[in-house]
Amino acid sequence: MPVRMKDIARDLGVSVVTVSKVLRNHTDIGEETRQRVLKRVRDLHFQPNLTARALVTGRTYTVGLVVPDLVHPFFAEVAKGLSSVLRKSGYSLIITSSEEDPDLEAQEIDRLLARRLDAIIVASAQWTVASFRLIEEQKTPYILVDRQFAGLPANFVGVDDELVGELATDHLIAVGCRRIAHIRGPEVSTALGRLAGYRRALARCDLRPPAHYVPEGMAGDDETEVRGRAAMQKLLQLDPPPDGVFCYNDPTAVGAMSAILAAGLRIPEDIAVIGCGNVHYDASLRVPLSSIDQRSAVMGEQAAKLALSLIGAKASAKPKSIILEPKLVPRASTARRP
Amino acid sequence: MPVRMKDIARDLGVSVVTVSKVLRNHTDIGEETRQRVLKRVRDLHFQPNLTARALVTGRTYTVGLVVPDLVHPFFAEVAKGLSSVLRKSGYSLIITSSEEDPDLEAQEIDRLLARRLDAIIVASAQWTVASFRLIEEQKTPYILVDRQFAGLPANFVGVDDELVGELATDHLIAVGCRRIAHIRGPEVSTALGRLAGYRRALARCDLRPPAHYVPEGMAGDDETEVRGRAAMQKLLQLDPPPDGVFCYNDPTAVGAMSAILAAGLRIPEDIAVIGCGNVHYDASLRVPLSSIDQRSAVMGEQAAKLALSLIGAKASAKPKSIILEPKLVPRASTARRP
DNA sequence: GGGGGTTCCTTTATCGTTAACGTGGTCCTC
DNA sequence: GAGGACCACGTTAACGATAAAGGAACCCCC
Repeated sequence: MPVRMKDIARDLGVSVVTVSKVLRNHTDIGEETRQRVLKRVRDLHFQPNLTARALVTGRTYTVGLVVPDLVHPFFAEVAKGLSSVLRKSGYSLIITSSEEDPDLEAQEIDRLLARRLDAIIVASAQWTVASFRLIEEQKTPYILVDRQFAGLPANFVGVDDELVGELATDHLIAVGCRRIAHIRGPEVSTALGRLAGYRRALARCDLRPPAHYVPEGMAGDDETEVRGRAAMQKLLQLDPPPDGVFCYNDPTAVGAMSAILAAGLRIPEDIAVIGCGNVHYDASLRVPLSSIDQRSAVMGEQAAKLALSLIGAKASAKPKSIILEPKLVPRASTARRP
Repeated sequence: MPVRMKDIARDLGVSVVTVSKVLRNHTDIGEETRQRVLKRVRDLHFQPNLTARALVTGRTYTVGLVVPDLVHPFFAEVAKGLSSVLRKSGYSLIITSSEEDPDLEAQEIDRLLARRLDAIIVASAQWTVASFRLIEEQKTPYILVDRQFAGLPANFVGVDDELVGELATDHLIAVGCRRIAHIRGPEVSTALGRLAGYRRALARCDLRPPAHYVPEGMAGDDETEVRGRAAMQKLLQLDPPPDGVFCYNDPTAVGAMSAILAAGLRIPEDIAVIGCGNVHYDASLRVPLSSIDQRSAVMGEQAAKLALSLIGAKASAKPKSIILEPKLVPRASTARRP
């Protein structure tokens, strides 16, 4: 049984409140009493029961994070950034994975709400905003990261995804590609934004690829690498095949590259490939992968800071959007053609 | 303000306890009352305040996980396995990273204890067992994963690390290597076990490599990839250089491979490389990396199951060890020499 | 018709902590 | 020496739920 304030109070012949005040650095406690309490606290290694404290203060000092996939390095890095900032303010982080399943995500959000967390941070895999209405009802501050929703005025931290698409596509153009395909992601804001950026970059240069250069129907529940491989195989059968591919994210690009190499083609000589995410193993791949850096760690840190400020604030002020600038990281997979 | 049982009770003209009992499926509530309560609960989307419940029941339905590095795919997969099992039993997971820093880890464990979690799972980066004595004092069940401590009888889930070392080394021998080096990890049980396995396998075959085939002093705070590269550079200067290297883990192996390739040597023709972890991108690397699978997801799942059983149990029974069997996954980096 | 069971709900106490307010001292001041 | 301003603490009542025990109403049965 852990020690309670009551025990310390009894031992020292003071009231529980005195102990409580010492622990919270109230100034209206005499120095001698303070020291006696602190000594006892140290000796017994006492720690106040945070669940009890949470009940009366309404603050749990806990933030929730919902990601589609814990193992995806991008989300892992976001989590790391979040965690490192929150830790310094005494917060803990509950992390749950939705496994890219909207229903599961809604369920997990419900559970987090029941825990009365101080804030919830979501990289959503949902189609609807129902869950977020629920969060709003409870008046729990929440922040979307990475993916946002049109028409949902919410706090958001992410990159400019259209710019991601443009940067990647412009880069492919710059290294000499002319038949540029795009392996797109699911129907979420990030994928749609990158697709839009891809189209805009092409339009600006008057490169109009045939529609099937963006293969559809690749959603499914497969892992992204598998999807990337399948989509690339489709692209390889086209005539003419593309000479450059911008992939929705790095796992997809890894899949695409394996399809290209398996077909006996060379990267980047036959087909250049660029992804997005700049995950840390990109440089060690069979062909080091060019990518667009999404600033994952910064994203986590910014989200944490925003969360802390929201927790402090009284009213729900106007939602804030923090848009980070993506950065091109060229590697061998798009090395300029000879 | 979220709805409370009190509100529902008032609306329906019953007592709070009645509502509470309905929600916990007690049988001594009439069907009609039950339905009225349930309807109201649904309509208001009521969820009991888990912090309040935790205070009185002493159960938080929360488990803590401390890992040295969230971004390391191995720990991410362990976390995923844990999370998926715990979710089904209504538990949430607080994940914290120690950043491989023993002091930080001790501090994080303290914080988790203050939260009165139902169980704590630790992949420890510590040198001493002081933190674990503290956990024991609070009578919180805890489980070590991956890394254990000699002389600390604790619940443990991990692989047989000596066997890891043997499997890897035997494999290198089997593909024809004779001068086998080992890039070791820090002074933790996993690294020591793998080193011991390496030595045992060599001894069995009467291959006695010179001492400097296991470079020392590579600890430091660098990232594992950097360490792997540095260690490999040292090995390459030896005369004769090794023709096979067993690396403590996959990130280390990635670093080692980059050093080998940078030196203009071929993998596996000049030097074969094997790692440990079998992280999911191994197959996509410059040279697909042979590895020893550590069963990371299974490790997480088993740890979760063990945790659940410990939470249910009254007394602290004898600590249980679950040792998983590692598995060789050969790839190109050790493809048999021509 | 009284003892004994059910059935269904209420009352009361409690969990460990904090917030709001109260209360004796002491010292100063006019 | 009455009034006020501190100081250093204590009392009491929450917070939102659960546990344990208590009772009212009804039925059954000899």
